[in-house]
Amino acid sequence: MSVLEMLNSKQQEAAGQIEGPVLILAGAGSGKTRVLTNRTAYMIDEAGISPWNILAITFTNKAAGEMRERIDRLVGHGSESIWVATFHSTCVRILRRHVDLLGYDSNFTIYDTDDSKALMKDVLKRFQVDTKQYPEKMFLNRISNSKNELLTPEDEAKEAFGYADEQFVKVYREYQASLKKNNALDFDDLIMKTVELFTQFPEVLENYQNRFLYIMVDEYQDTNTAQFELIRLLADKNKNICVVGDDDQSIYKFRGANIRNILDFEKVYPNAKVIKLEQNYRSTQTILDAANSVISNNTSRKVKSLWTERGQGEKIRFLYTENAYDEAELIVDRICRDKREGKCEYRDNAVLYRTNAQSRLLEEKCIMAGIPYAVVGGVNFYSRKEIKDILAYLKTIDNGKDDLAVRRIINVPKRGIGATTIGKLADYGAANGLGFYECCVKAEEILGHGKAADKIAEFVSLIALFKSKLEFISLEQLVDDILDRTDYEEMLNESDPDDAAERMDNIGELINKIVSFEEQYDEPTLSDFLEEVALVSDIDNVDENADKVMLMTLHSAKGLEFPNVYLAGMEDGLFPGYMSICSDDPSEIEEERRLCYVGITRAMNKLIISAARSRMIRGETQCNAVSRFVKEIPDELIEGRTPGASASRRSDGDVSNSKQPRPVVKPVARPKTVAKPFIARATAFTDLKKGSDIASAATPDYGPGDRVSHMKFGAGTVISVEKGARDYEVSVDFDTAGTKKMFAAFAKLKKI
DNA sequence: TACTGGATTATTTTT
DNA sequence: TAATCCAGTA
Repeated sequence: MSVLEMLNSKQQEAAGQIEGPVLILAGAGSGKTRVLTNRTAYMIDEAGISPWNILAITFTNKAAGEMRERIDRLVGHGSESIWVATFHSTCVRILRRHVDLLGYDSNFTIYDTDDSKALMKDVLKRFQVDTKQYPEKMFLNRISNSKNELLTPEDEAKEAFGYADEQFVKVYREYQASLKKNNALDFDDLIMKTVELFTQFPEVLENYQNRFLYIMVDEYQDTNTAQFELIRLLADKNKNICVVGDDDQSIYKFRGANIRNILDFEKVYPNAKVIKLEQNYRSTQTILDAANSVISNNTSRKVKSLWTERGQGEKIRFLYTENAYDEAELIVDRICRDKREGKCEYRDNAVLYRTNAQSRLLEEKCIMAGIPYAVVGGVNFYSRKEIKDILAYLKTIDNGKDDLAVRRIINVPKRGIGATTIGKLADYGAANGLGFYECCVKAEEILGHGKAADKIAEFVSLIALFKSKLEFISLEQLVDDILDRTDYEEMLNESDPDDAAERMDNIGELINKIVSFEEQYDEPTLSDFLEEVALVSDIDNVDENADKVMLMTLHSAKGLEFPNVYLAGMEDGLFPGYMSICSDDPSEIEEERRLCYVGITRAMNKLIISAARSRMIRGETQCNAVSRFVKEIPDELIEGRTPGASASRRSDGDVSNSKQPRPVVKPVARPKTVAKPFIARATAFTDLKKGSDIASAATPDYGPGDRVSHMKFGAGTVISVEKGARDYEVSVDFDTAGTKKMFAAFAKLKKI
C-alpha cells in the first residue's frame, strides 16, 4: 500500500507534490505532521529519493524527535540519514564545520539568555550606561531584533539617527566584540552567522545546496527574517521547498517571527502550489465553530474554515467566579469530579493561561485537592541557579574559555574570593588580551603574594584536578565529584534549608540526563553534552504519559492537544493583555486573538472557559471585564455565559456584563518607552585608582591576645588578625557577644 | 568580603 | 505578590 493512501485527498495532494515550491496551509489539528512524515516516506520509498538529500527543519527538539520517530516507523531503513533538526541545531552543525571562515574557533560556546544578559551588563558597565534608565534588556531586545532582521552593527550605523541610535550601535558593536573574544555565539547569532557564512562563501552554500535537494520547514508562520533567508538560500538552487504552517497560529511576533513569510510565500515563489488543509481530526464541531468565529475577527489572514466529521459535541462551558481563588478551585473541582466519575484521567486535562504567574493559584489548589499536576515552562530547567552552577563547572572544566562560566563559579560555593579580586583579574585580562581563567592561572603574578592569590590558586588546582580526571571517569562520576569536593549540597543547606531538597532533586534530574546522554552515544564527550544542553527547552521534556494535569501558558500549548481544555483568566487586561489593549497598533490585539485561537483549538472534546470578576495582579486587586474574545463566540455554542455565575441563564443572553461593578481597566499612565537620548559619560575605561585603596587598609594597632572594645559588642580579646585582599580581617572573642569576624576598617576597634 | 533589608519592578519566550 | 537588585553595614 502506498503511504499516500493513509491520507485524505487534500493531504495526498500535499504529500505527493515533491517537486517545486509548496505551501501547505495546515489548520489546527489537520494532520500536518502526518502529511510531513508520509511525504518524506513517499519521497524515499516511492520516488526513490535518497534520505541523505532531505532536510526537515522544525522549531523544537521535541517536534524534530517526533518527526524522526514517525518517519522511522514508516520507512524501513535509511531514515537515520535524513537531516531532521531544529533551526538552531542545524546551524550549529554547519557552523562547527565552517565557522573558522568567519574568524571564530570551531569549539565556540553557545550563550543562552542569561549569559547574554551578563555579558551585556559588562558592556554597559564599560560604557558607563545607567542600567536603571536603560536596562540591559532593552539593548538585548534591540540587538535581537537587529539580528533577526540580519542587520549588523554596520548596517545599523548607516540607519542610525540621533544620539540614542549611535549609542545603540556602539553597544551592539561592543557586545559582538565581547562575544567574539569569548568565542561565543548567542542564539540569534547561530542563524545570522550561518546566513553570513552562506552569503560570504558561496562555495560553502553550494555544497549544502547540492546535499539538501528537498527541504521541508514546519511551523513556517513562526520563522523570522533570518530563518527565512537561511531557507531561501538553501533552496535557491533546486527550489524544492515545502513549508507547512498556519498563519492563524502565528504567536511569536514579539520574538521576531514575521507573519509575512507565510502570507507572501506565493510572491517569493510565484509558481508555488498552495494546498489548504481544513479538515480537522481533533476537535468537535462546536469547538471548531468557536475557533473559526473568534479568528474571523482578524483581518490580513488567509481565510480558512475548519470542519470535522466528528459531530457537534458538547457546548463550551463558561465559568465566572468572584475572584481568582474561586476560579482555580472551580477548575480543580471539576477535574476532580470528572476523574472521580471515571470520565477522564488526570492527563486528559490541561489548564491554559496567558501569564506564568497564574500557575501559582492553580498549583496551590491542585496540592490541596491532592491531584497530580505538572507545570510546563515558567523557569526553564536549565536556567535554575543550581543547574547553571553545575553546568558552569562543567564548562570551566571543558575548556575554561567561557569567562562567564568561570566567573560564575569561582566563588560558588564561597571560597572568599570577592569582587575586588575578580575585578583585578578581569581588568588584567581585558588589558592583556587574556581569558579570565588564564588570568586565574597566573593570579600570583597579577595580584602578588597574599591571601587572594592563594584562594585563586586553590580554585585553579581544583579545576585542574577535575580536568585530569576527565578522561578516566564518566561524566556522571565527574558531577558527583564536583558536588563532593565543593560541598555544594552543604552550601544549599546553609543558604536556604527550605528549598535545598528541591534543588538537589533538580541536580539529580540533571544527573539523570547525563546518564541517559552517556547511554545514548558511543563516545559521549563533555563538549557534546554541553552543546546538547544548550539547545533544549522545557517543552522538550514534557512527558505526556505521566498521569498529571498539565498547567501551561497558551504559548507552550501550541502543537499539543488534550481531551479537556480549560482556558483560565479570560479577562480583558489579562487576555488580551493590558499592553495590547493600550497599543495603538491593532495587530497586537490580532496576535492575542491568534493566541486565543491556538488555545481553543487545543481542545478535543471539552472546552471550559473561565474568568474572575477580580483578581490580584502584581500585588493589587483589579476588576476586569470578561475577555472580548469570549464575546466573539456565538451564543449557541456556549453555556453559562451570563454574569452571576451559577445562576440560571438570563433571558436576554447578553454578554456585556451589565451587572459588573466598574470594569476597571487600570488607567495607569505608563508612558510608552520612546527612544530618549542617552546620558552617558562615554569614556571607555575608568582610570584605575589603585593607590588610594591600599592606603585605606592601614595596619591595625592591635594584635592577637590584645584586649579591644567595640562600640556595639563591648570588650573582647583579639584571636587573630589576617591580611585580606583589601583589608585586615580580625577575629575577636567578645565577652558577651561571642566570637565575631570583622574587617578592621569597619569594626573601628579600640585597644584597651 | 558577605549579608541584609529596602527599593524596584513586572506578558508571552520553540532556541 | 514575589523575585531580584543594590546600597549600606559589620
